[in-house]
Order: sequence, then C-alpha cells, then structure tokens
Amino acid sequence: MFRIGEFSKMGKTTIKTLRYYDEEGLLKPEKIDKFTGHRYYGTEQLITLHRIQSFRQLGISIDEIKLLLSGKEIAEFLKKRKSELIQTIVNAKDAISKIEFILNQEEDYFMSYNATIKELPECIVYSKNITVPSYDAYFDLIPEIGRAVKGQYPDLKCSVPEYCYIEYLDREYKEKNFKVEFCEAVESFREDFDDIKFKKINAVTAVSVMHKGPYSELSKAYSYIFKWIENNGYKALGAPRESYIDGIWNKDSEEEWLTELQIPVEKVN
Amino acid sequence: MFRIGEFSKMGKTTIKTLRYYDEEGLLKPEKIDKFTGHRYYGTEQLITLHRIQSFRQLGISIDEIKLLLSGKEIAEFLKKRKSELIQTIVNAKDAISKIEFILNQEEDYFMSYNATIKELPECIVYSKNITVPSYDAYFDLIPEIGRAVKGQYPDLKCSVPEYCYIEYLDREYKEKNFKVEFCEAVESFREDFDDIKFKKINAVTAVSVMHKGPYSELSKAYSYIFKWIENNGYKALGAPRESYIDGIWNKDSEEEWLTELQIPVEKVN
DNA sequence: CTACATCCTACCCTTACAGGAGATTCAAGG
DNA sequence: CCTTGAATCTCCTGTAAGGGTAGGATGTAG
Repeated sequence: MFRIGEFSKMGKTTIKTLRYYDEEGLLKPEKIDKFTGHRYYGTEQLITLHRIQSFRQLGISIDEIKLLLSGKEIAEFLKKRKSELIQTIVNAKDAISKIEFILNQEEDYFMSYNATIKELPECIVYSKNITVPSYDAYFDLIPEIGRAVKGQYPDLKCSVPEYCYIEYLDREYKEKNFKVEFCEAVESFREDFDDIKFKKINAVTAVSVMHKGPYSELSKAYSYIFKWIENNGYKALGAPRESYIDGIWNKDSEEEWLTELQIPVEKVN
Repeated sequence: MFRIGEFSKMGKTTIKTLRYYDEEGLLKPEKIDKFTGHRYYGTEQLITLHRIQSFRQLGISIDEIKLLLSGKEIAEFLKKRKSELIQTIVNAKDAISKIEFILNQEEDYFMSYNATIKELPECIVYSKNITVPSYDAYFDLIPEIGRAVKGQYPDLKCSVPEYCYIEYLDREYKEKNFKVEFCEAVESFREDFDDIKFKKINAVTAVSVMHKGPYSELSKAYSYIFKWIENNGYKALGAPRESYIDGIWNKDSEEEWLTELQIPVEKVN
C-alpha cells in the first residue's frame, strides 16, 4: 500500500489529479483511513491508472473513460473518437489554409477585408427583376418597388432586421443597363402581382465579406471573396448576393456606405 | 442604432456572446443607455464583429483577438497560430495511429495491455552486470546485491518509490545463462566498489506497458510493445527496462506479479 | 392602460485539473 | 515521549467562452 505521494511518482501523475479521479469515481484508492482521510493505493490501482493514462493520451474525456473502464463497447467508442480526430484534422487544415491566404495578401487587403463563413437562415422574399441603367439609378428604382408592395399589401412587414439584396443576372460584367433580381425579406407569403414574385429562399452556408466605401470599389471585395473561395477549397453554389446595410438613404458620404457580399458555398476538399 | 436582439441577428451572433464581448472589452456597443443599461449598436460594430468572427473561425482566443484588433503584428501572430495548428494535426494523427493500432489487436490484447508515453526523470543508480542461470535464480541474486551495497554503505537510501530494473545485454534471446545489467535507483552517488558501479541515468521519454502475470508470459508484452513502437511512428532509443513492482517477494501467486516494461523512444514521423 | 416581447444584472454550470490557505497527521530524530 | 518538518487532508478559487435560468425593469403595440 502506497501513500498518495509515492503512488503519484510511481504513476507519473500529480496528487491533484489522483484526488480528482477519486472524487470523480474514476480511480478510488484501495483504502481510505476513516479517521485521517488519508488515501492508500495498491498496485491494482497502478494498472487502472495506466489504463486511464493510455485513454487520456488519446484525448478521451474523464466521463467517457468511466464507461470504457467498465469494458463495454470499447471498439465502437474508439471508432467514434477516431472520426472526431479526423474532423479535427480537417478543421485544422481548413484554418491553416485560411491563415495562409491572409498571409499572402497585401497588408491593406487583410486590414480591410475579412471573410467569414456563416449560415444564412431560410427566409421568404418578394423579388423583382429589373434593368438598371446605371449605378446611380438604383436608389430611385428600389424604393419604388417597396412602395408598390406597400400599396398592394399594406399590412405586410419586412423582416427585422431588414435583409435586402440583389443578384446579378447578366452573364458578363456590364457597366450600364445591367439586369438584377432585387429581393427583400418579408414575414409571410402573399400572392404574386404584376412582376413581383414571392418565394422561399432556402437556408445556405455562405462566405461573407463586408465592404465599406463606394460601390465603385465593390469589385475589390468581389475579387477578394472569389480568390478566397478558390484558395480555401470551397465552391460557389449560387449567385453572389449584395446586401445593403448603409447607403445613400442614411449616410451622406460614400465612404460610409456598408455592403455585405454573400456567396453561397460548399466545401469541396 | 440597433438593439442587441436585432444586432445579434444581423451579425449571426448570440446575445450572450455580445454581452460577453462587451464585458471583456472586445466589442463595446456604440452607446449604452445610462438609465436602463440597454445596449445600442451601430454598423461600425458590425464590421468589428465580422472581423472578430473571422479570427474566431481560425481558433484564435478572445484575449489574442484583443491584441489583433489593435492592428499590431497580425502577420507574426498568424504564423504562430499556424504552427499551433500544425502541431494539432500532428497530435491528432498520432492519436489516430494509436487508436488504429488498438482496433487491429485481438480483443484480449487490448483488454490486457495499454501502452502509454511517459517521461522518466533523471536518476542515480548503482548497477551490476550479472549472468543469470535461469529465471528462477533471479530472486536469489538480486537481494544479494542489495545486501552487498547495504554492507558497504549502510546509510545509502533507495529512492522512494523504489525503482529497480534490468536491461538485457545479450544480442539474442537466451533461455538460460543470460546476462543482464541490474540497476537500482538511489538517492546519492558513492564510490564504485567491487563490480558495483554508480552512474547517472538521463531523463528519457519512454513507452510503457504493464504486465501482470508470470514472467514466462512477458514475451507477449514485449511483442505488443515492439509492435506498438513500430506501428505508431516511434523508434527505440535504448535497451528495454523491466521494472519489478510486484513479485515473489510480496505476492505468492505468479498471477499477481506486476512488471512494467519501459522502452526509451523518440518520435520519428 | 394592459399585454407581451425584449432587455437588464446576477448567479451557477461546463473540463480537468492547478494553486493556495489552514488544519491535521506521519515519520524520524533526540 | 516530544518535537519538528514533511506529507496529507478539505475547502475555496480560477481557468475559456460562453449557456441556462431567475427575477425584475423596459419597450412597443393595440
């Protein structure tokens, strides 16, 4: 029988840890002196401790080891743990790739743009295809749509927070007379009318980049986000969405305008 | 200005997290109502939040993000984070290899043997080379050495806990008349005498396996541990040590004897 | 003016221990 | 047998990044 200090050296485990395992019921001493409370361990505990250590070195938690020590379904469990570890590796590689991407950028790029992955929830939108003669004309056309919908369905409410975006419909880049689909998230379905259509947008995983500044510089954000997608093993699954957060309607200076680019993606490797 | 609930949806971040970031000084609201305590956020905070999220997705901690947001040494820091992630991958691969090894064993093997990696601390030992006629003769020879040392240095104390082991010196396996070096850890150096030598054993990393049962079955433990070393990307760095924990001196039944095999190793891939 | 949704602070919970305070007990020497 | 210093005990606090809940205050709509 060994006192805790001696046993701790034999098992290369701190006294703190041994007391913790005792408390948790993972490794009880062979005997505890009823009067002094001192713990006494035997060699049987040394074997168990060794077994515990071998599991701990595989990154298995205390609670799980409790089950494993009872000897059931060890193989099942190890397979599960293995797949967790594989996932860990996938995630770490993913993060490394993103870090390398940042390190390869020019400094002012990684100061101004940050890509994140986010889940966009399912939502209901009304949409309208429009042809925009020029960027400046946007903000005459869009409020117009809002007013038309309001006229038709006065009690229809927009989502809170507001979520409106456009998707570009042209196959190629155009400076003027480009076609876009305008979408605004609302709280419930209605009947289509005129050329306004209601539809459900499915939840998607998207990569998102914030762009602060005039729309004329949005192309920098686009080039960043597309390069990010390519370099980090993702694939674009749909058209980019431009979601307007701050703009001419609430900020005078173009430098203050805030736009979020969202591109639905999936991980491909 | 947005209330916390709305801002939380815009930034896809829970209210709890936002309050936590506020408390930590990571992301302060634009304004806090002095009377009600309500938090109000602006789009400026949305950009910062987005930046925080991009760092969090790289597994960077809150404290570290505080530094990064001040904009200094981001590249340095990301390189450090990258090497941490590489280490994570190495560790995970290592654990996967160990799990696969276990899964490939027969069930009764992985129930009885568990390999762990441990650091063996530096120690001082006296040692003696002996030729053992047969296994049974061990326990006449070894106490004899102890008595000889005790006779020469009555005040020399053995380590607590006791640590004594043998290394096999023969190049091949021998059933009888095999040569071993016997070592016993003690508290301090003395002069060599007769064929007893004192020496310092350096600290090493070793793989360890416990063997419970008669010495005649030690070869199973040896085969397990050597296969483990080979399959998990380690290389043996020195002779195996057999450390005796329970034996004929304190347990009558051979089934109760407990021996620890330790083999110094290094990781090779 | 009344609901009801939202917001606030404050407290406890999570893992696997580490660190320390203060009290008791053990083991060795005189 | 007594003393002294080492070892051990229990209890408390702290960790990272929030999650969960309670109870009370506030905001907004009808």
